[in-house]
Amino acid sequence: MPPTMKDVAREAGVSTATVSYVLNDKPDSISEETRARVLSAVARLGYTRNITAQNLRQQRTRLIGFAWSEKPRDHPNAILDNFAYYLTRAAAEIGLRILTFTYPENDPIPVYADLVRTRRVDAFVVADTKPDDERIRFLIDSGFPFVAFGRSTPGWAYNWVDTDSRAGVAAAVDHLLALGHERIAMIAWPESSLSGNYRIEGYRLALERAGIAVNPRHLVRTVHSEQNGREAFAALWALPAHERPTAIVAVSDLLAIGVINGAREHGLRIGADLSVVGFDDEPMSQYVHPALTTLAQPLPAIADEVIALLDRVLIGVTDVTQHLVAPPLIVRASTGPAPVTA
Amino acid sequence: MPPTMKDVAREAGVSTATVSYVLNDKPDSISEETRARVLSAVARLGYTRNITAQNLRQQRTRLIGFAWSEKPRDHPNAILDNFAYYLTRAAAEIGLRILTFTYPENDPIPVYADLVRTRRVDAFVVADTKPDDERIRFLIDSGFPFVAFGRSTPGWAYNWVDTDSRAGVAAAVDHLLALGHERIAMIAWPESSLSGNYRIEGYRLALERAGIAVNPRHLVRTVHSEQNGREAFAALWALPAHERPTAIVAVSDLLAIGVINGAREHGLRIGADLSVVGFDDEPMSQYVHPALTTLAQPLPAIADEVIALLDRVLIGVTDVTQHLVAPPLIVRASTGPAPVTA
DNA sequence: TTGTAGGCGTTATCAT
DNA sequence: ATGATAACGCCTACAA
Repeated sequence: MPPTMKDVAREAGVSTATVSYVLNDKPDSISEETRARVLSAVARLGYTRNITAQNLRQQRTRLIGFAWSEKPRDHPNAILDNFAYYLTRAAAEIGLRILTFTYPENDPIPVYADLVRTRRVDAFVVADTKPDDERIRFLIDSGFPFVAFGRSTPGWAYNWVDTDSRAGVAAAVDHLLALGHERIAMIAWPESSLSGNYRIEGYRLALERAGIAVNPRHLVRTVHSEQNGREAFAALWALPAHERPTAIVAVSDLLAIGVINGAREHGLRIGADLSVVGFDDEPMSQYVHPALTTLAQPLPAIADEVIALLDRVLIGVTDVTQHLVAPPLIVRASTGPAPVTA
Repeated sequence: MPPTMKDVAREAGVSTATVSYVLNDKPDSISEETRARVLSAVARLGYTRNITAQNLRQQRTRLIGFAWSEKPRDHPNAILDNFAYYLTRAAAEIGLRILTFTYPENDPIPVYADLVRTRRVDAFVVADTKPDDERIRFLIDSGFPFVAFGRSTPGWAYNWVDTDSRAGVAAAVDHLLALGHERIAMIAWPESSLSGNYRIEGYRLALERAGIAVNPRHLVRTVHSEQNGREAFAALWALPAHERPTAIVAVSDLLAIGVINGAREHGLRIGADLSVVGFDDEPMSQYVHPALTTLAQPLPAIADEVIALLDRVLIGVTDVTQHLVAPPLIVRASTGPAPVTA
């Protein structure tokens, strides 16, 4: 129904090959006059190439697969959702589109494999990575192009871009040290979480740099939830007075808000009696009370980097690039000078 | 490189037509024996059909376009992002994939038109609709298939599913009435916002049903932002004592949180001195203090409905369906009994 | 500089 | 019940 190249060729009185050459800007081969005739025919007919035909011919789709895990969405987790937006926007800049899909948390491979076998996409952007990530292993093994947002097992050779959690948390701790805090605690995830561990590294690093020994009781590991943030706070607050932290860094805004909510129940003034830092900069974190100091995920930058790498990969470049982007520290009201020791 | 139908045909000793018949389950035409031979050849070669070729042949893509506006993402607006997830999941159930893209707020048509002309997608799901929405008009005019999440100009004949804001707000007001509140204020968006107006309708409806006259000073219109929520609260609180509201319903969680933050500065206890209701159930709203009573966007249900309609549209059904889904009221700590009049 | 023609991998029509 | 074969719309040797 819509015009095809054949229609344009007839209209312009040339062959379809000529039309194709004009449309693809084949270097010095078409006379100015012919080119003009073709272009005017294209305009007259309102012709646009059928991308499916182009794709079949060129053996590609210009589509990049991006997936969400099907885990329950009861926690705020704006990061991945936001990333999808930035990724979509960045991809468009180089003529790529994002095809979204979802996968079961415990069995991700079939849907990835299907997309590969049917040649539905040219490549993937893998996010929400974990150590020993099956998807990454599968893609490496099958030699299918992809770039990841996030690290997996250290040593695996694949292209990734990730938030520099270590540097981020170190900056947060430096900020607290500068405010005079000395008893700084950290609430992290279980040991199986790679990014949680990188964040702990940043914590240790900054303290060591300042010549402060890490108090093992100041490091609490717990599962991601607001309730667990409250409980972690309670545990820290139950320490003997001389060990009680004056500041707490959490690996996520959600845990930080749990801490704040727990501290409120104890009558503490956040930003004065206790300083709290989160991680992620969830959209609402600027509006909670008090506004949360946190490390912002640099999503637009990461999306741009991922797409840049993808572009190279699709061209056929094979050397591996791994890159960290530092999250900016957003200082708000939840951190303040260390309280004067009683 | 990967096996084609021709390879399978050779392997099974049949024609490509036969392979195609088997794969497409053509009714009673293939002998059991041939079918088995073909299937075993398919398995042996690990063959999967090339979807691009299939698409070219069948003149379709099995792709649905879904877009975000490129407006700045400084507010929490989890709704659209979340919807993208649920839509993706629902689409997969009927073999459709979502292709995402972004469009400039003030000039959306070119990117939609391009996707149409290149036959990149079979249909669109249009979200974030507004009155007199250009995109909807364009799609109606061009006869291109789509379903919308959200209403536009009343009277336009197209398929949509939307949150029943009117019923939602009415339920919120009923909840407040049952708690003994009589001076209930509403903070809404400017008149240009259709959904804001539907929410006001629900507000009026519930009050009228209860025989309470609407005090015009209890209806404040303002632009979506936390700061404006604070200011709207301040304006309401500046009313003479006998007109001061004991409860405020906001058109969004963001405005509601602004109200809460404003009220805190005035020393009010939310849920006691003042009850507050939001709308959307942003992911963080359950964790702010006090936890926010709000109306939850029924996104999974809407996504399912949208996909169901889309399925009909793609089959060629032309009658228009328009459907509202009621948002459940989530009662939390920000609403409580009306304060005893001093 | 331009045209001819083959092929990308399917599906569908028409024979047999 | 199965097989030839012609599209689907485009790109690209190769020829002219």
